[in-house]
Amino acid sequence: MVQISLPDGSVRAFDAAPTGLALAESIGRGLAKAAVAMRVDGVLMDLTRTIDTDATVAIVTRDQPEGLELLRHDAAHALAEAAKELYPDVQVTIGPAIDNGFYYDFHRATPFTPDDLARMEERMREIVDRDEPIQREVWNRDDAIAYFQSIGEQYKAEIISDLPQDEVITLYRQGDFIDLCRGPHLPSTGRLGKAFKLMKLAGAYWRGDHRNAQLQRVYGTAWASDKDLKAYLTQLEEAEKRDHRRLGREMGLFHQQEEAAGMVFWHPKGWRLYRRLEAWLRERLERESYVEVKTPQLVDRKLWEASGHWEKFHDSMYIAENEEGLRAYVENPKERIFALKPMNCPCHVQIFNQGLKSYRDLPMRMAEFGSCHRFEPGGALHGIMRVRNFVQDDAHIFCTEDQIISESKAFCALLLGVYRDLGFTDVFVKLADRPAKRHGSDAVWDKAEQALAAACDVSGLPYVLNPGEGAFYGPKLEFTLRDAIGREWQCGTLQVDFVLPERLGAFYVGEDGAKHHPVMLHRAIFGSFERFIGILIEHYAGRLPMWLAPTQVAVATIVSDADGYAQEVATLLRASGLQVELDRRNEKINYKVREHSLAKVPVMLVVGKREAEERTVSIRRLGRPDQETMALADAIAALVADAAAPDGVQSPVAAAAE
RNA sequence: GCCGACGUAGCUCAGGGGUAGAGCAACUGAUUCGUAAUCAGUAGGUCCGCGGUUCAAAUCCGCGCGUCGGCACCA
Repeated sequence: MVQISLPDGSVRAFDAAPTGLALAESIGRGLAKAAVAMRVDGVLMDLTRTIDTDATVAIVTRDQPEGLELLRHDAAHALAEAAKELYPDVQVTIGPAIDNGFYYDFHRATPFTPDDLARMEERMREIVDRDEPIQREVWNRDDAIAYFQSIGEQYKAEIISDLPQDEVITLYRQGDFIDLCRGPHLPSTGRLGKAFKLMKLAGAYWRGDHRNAQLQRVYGTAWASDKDLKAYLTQLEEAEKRDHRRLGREMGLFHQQEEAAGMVFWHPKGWRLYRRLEAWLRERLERESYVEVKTPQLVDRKLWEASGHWEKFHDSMYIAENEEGLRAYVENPKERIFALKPMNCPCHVQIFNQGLKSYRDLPMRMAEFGSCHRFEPGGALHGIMRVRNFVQDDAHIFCTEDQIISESKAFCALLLGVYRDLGFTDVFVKLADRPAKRHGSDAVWDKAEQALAAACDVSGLPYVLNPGEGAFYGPKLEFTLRDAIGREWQCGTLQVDFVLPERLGAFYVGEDGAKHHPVMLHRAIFGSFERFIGILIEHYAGRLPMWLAPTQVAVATIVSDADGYAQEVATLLRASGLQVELDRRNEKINYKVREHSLAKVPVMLVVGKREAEERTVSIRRLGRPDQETMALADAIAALVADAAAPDGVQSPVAAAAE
């Protein structure tokens, strides 16, 4: 007799140990149909296994998150089976479930083509129709290795060899295909359903290491139902519509071209957006007692050697000299050569080092909107998000060890306020702590890590540990925000640095009259302006908040009789500080409304004969079908108020009140 | 950097060894119209670059550059 407790608290008794399938059947047909696996006393298992002892069991269904994950994993297996059937020369490697789907990495001498993708997907559907039972088998380790070697599956044999000695080796068999897998799996391939689609081909390195063989990765998406699949594909189309490269062109913000790969040509409208954002952030920094500096683009290699960057990154640094100097450098690499700065910190230390600093000067918060060049590998470039020339909203806080906590707290507050004002409220943090190879004593690391953790706590920021991922010079916080369609972007950073000040000879005179090295906090909120603006564009799908919109108001006439008045309206708006486009073209109002809507102009003022006579305007806001007619003076006042940048002033006051 | 795909008018794309195509945009003209496309006409090209095959190359082949999707990288 086996007693099984269910999640609703009820208990069912069975004479003989039932399988998960039988249990599900006994509860209900609908549940049995949707079942993909079960949890027995918390352990995920195949439905085909029997429940031998009294236990608490929950049936996992295909629409639950973990059920969906299993489904995707099964889709990967079906893909592998299809690939093996169609192309006997492939070797299978790994095929996990991922967000929205799955992939499988294959080894094969000849590359797959898009046609192969279609064939494999077709074969997967046949495998589902065959409804092959999926059977779990426990194998002896050496037998398993020998077996996979015998069928030419070297990668599988290697995976098993590397599994811990005490690991139970399970293989899953479906049709003629047998694969190493931890499981669990569906009872049969028919349960997978057909809500999947193979999406793309890509290269991927074996075990993620570029020194290893390159495999062919096939990506697919898989869902519990056709409806979900369709919704996902629609969502992809929507994401494509907010692609910053597309919107950048459509809205006339910037362009990029071959002659300056990885760099940005900002057009007037894009540059206006950039400048507004910069000016706004600058004001925020000044309020927090940052001082702004500007440092050289070209700096002698000596400085980069001293900072340690040359040794580690000289491959991706641009060097510069005149022709004669370059020739001399090529002949003798010891010749003097300049490099375009890949970052600002060494230069900031140079400024700090001018004149004697006292502990009374600390903390010193030195900011720079520093233009940096890095020779990023060609395959890494991506619109304006990953470029070779970018501007960091960089700052370095020179402080004492005792000031790390308060400075970190203040920075978190500043960062959160900036994000919030830009429409990002969903922020989380990773705390990357000490790596194996590091500088500085454990006591100092303790202090720094604690300071960063404390800063998160006080700021109400949840953080997850990113163990061992800190820089060799200190721990760091990595700030990640979630955009309107749920994508995550790591933007901000706060890094504690015990090393650079020492390497570059920075010191201050302490209360004790002795010289001490300051701690440097490297911090950024946007990370890079280029990338952050890309994120903003995609977050808002181009419909930027009014204060950032490159064109804030379009004044459009209905008839040419209103031209004079429209001109006057535009002039008054401009005098009030708004960015205005005047559209007096001989076009129908429908046409103009459509055009300015597509251009994502937040406000349209439509003026016809009536408005001109009454000195009013008809206001139409982007994305809304209705209009409102208002006296001109009232409208201007309202629009000016709408266009005000968030000033964040209320936040410290509110914080003080709390 | 690696794997794969792609590069034709301002944009989106068709064509695939023998005279370069469409829609939208642009320009010209007509139309003066009330909130997401008025009509007609005109003009527009180093088919990414270089080399090769061929009587003939946008088309086939090679190399390069760039873009896209991944992978690796990201101080």
